[in-house]
Amino acid sequence: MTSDLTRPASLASRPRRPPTAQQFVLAELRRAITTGELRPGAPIRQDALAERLEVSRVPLREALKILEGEGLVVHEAHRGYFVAVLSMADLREIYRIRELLEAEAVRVAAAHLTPEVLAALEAAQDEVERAGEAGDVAAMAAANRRFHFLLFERAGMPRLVRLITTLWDSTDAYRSLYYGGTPNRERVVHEHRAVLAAIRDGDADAAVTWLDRHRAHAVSTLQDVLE
Amino acid sequence: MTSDLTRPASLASRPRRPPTAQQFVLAELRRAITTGELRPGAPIRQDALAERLEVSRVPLREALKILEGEGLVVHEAHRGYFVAVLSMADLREIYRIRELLEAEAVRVAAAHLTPEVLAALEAAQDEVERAGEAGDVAAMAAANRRFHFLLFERAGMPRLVRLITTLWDSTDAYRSLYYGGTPNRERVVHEHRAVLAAIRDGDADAAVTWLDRHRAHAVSTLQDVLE
DNA sequence: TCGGCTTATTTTGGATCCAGTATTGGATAT
DNA sequence: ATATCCAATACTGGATCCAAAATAAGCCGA
Repeated sequence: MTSDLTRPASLASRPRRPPTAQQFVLAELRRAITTGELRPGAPIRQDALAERLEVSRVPLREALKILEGEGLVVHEAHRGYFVAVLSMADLREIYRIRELLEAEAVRVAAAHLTPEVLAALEAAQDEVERAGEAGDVAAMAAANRRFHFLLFERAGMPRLVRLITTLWDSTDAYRSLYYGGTPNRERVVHEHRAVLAAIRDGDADAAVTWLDRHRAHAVSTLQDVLE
Repeated sequence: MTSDLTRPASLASRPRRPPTAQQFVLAELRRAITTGELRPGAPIRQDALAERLEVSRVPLREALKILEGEGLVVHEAHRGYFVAVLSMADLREIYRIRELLEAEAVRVAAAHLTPEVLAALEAAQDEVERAGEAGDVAAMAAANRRFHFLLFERAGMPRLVRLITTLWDSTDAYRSLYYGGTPNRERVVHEHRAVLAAIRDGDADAAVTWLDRHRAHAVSTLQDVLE
């Protein structure tokens, strides 16, 4: 290898503009949908969006196809794309599938656990708690995600992690409702600590049970909010 | 509505040309990949393929994005699409995820079973056996798929079924290796009968156990063939 | 005033065209 | 002969342009 002297030194300092327009659009759209900036059911006007993002409709449409595969948007021929709307039955199904897949991920991960990962998990949990106390909902959600996926990724099953990621994304717009109330935030902290303790003890079953409870609370809160 | 007199009468007789080019391309590509006509690892030259299918590259690229989401093809920026190559570890992971998801589907489906569905299952099984005896591998694979999905779909969990479908598709190119040998074909028939009997008895656990065994045999055969 | 039909507008789906990147083949130097 | 650099080529990613479908607006008649 002749090294990268030919490349501009400024490259490293560039603020991570993705190499293709469609990746940029994809990230932007995903953010807008999971944060609720684009509301469930809202039609997606390609022309307007493409203009706003300063790209043509081609990369936009390819990004939308990816999101359709992930269930974040739905498509009707000759009518266009819409942000996906989830019924309570849909949410329940998604959480049930998560239950199945995450149990596997955690069991496998627990078998390969190293002290470093445990430390990382504890650090993530600290962040969750700090953000919770500060009342920063967005930061708390982000730290929460890091906590769970640190664990999932230890399973060494990339497809499994991808499926779980997709399921999380597809309900993100709804989950933000959950983190609103303070009692729920406290419960999250408590449940995370229980999961962490179980993992530390090498008790995968207990960890799975706590995660199931964690999810069940989220579902029942969503039910209350949506009905 | 004033009826469709404006439309050509020949439409009904046309052999199901999908309403959009991209759906047509999608179906065609999926077929080519799952049958092994496009071999794992093969690069997908957009220009050539688009010309052969008599469409432009735009709908082709959108179809490829869908297939990428399903794991049938992989994409590298500025290098293009390639038919996905699965290692033994990949296959094992896919079959493990199938185990988790299909167990759920079968358990839920078993709870809602009706005599009509049972009859349909038996009919599908008859087809499997007939095709098996005739040595028609393609017909047997198709009937096999009908058999399993008749069951899965009874669960009334559309997302779950979609995930399972994707997982089946992603290994179809490899599975055809499995159906090659006669002893395997006989084993498939035997295992299906056991599943059917368990379902008939309302014994979901037994059905799940037999399906797991069914899959495990497929995996070990694949391992033998691939190594 | 209201319902149904026709026409205009909007919006998507698809085709063509252009620009930028990776690959390939060849020429040169060691 | 082999490795390296450079130019030509092939192919992808993206932009613009056109066609077809759906929606909205206007018109006519009852």
